[in-house]
Amino acid sequence: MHTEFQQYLFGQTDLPDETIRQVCYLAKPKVLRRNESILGTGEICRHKVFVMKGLLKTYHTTTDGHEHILQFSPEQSWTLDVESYDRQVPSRVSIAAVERSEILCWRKTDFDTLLAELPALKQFAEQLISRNTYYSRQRMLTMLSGTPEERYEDFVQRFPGFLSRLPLRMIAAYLGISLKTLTRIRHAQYRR
Amino acid sequence: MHTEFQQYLFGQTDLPDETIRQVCYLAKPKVLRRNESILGTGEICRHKVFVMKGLLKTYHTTTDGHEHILQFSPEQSWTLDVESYDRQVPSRVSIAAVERSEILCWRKTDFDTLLAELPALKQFAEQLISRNTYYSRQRMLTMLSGTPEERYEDFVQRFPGFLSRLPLRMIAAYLGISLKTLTRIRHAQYRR
DNA sequence: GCTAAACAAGGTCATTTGACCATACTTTCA
DNA sequence: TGAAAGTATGGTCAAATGACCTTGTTTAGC
Repeated sequence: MHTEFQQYLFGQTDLPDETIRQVCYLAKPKVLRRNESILGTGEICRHKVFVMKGLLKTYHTTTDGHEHILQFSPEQSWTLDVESYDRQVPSRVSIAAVERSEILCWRKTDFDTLLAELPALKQFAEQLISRNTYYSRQRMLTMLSGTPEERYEDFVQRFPGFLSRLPLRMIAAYLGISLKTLTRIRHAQYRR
Repeated sequence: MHTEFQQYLFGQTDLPDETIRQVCYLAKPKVLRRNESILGTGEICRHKVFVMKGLLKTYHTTTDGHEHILQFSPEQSWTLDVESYDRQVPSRVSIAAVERSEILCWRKTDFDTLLAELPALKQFAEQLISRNTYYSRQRMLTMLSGTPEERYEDFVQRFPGFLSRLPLRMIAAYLGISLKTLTRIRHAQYRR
């Protein structure tokens, strides 16, 4: 059961099989339809989520209806709203499936127990946090210094697989540009 | 000695006096002149830094000479290039003093030892990482969804003290807008 | 398989933004 | 104190960008 996750942990950590089974045991699988939400603005993020198949987005919708995307979470990655999860306060972002997805959920209390009991898991979690920090910084730098075209190029290079799975308007919402600007960039590149 | 730092730890953590002294013991104080650098692009970040007095900036300069600021670090805060420090690889950013500053430096090996020996310190460090993550997300969201004026307003509200200590061009470099745009915003607000 | 919704792309136009230049003022430090 | 560097502001202009609308195409889900 949860083969994708077991393989993931096996490949990424040194955890013994027995421990991996222990982690799996507390996970609840769930299937999400396209556009189905797992966390809405104002709700409290009560679960840690691992994506086995599919693609999720973490986003925020402004009062005038514009959507802005903070993160895409493809298969073999984790997602949650950190602030809401850690402090159990209402979330300012939403999380939903971009396409049909299969996920695993852990209740916070359960996962906290696992982290406390399994130093190797804790260490792995810290690694993930670090990587996340590095990428956030890099993305901020790109936002500050790159033109829309450079940001798009960076996105394509960094996430080659996403281009074909995401509607362009979501890529625009991730890059912080309008759909119009994105199509202009693509048109200009096509002509080269 | 290092009174500012002792008071900081005393106020922010439950560490006993003896432990605080232990942490202080390994710190090397340093005075930075205005514009003096403590980390240049390509160098390896070998120290963890606490700012007792003054103000530092973490920034990147693009090939065409534009400066982009990732972070300001005022008194009572920490600074380093995470990626370079953690993995001891060349840094892609620089850190320098905006104004005359007094800092404390710990060698990475020394601080790692402290973290390993003092669970309470480790826990505090994790708290700082969390806060940093929350703010990064928030800032990214503001970058994605806010107009330059909204970003400026947000900055002023969040860091009221910085306005008078920083040249406007650095604020522009932090907000990702040109100095021209920033002065336009301020001019418009002044007329209201 | 069909229908309704979602989507990409193009046109037009007003607005925003940045690049470049000049100027006046302020700060630094020798 | 005085020269030099740094700084804020303004003018002008071209380019980039977004808002709004239309059209043709694709996709999802019954």
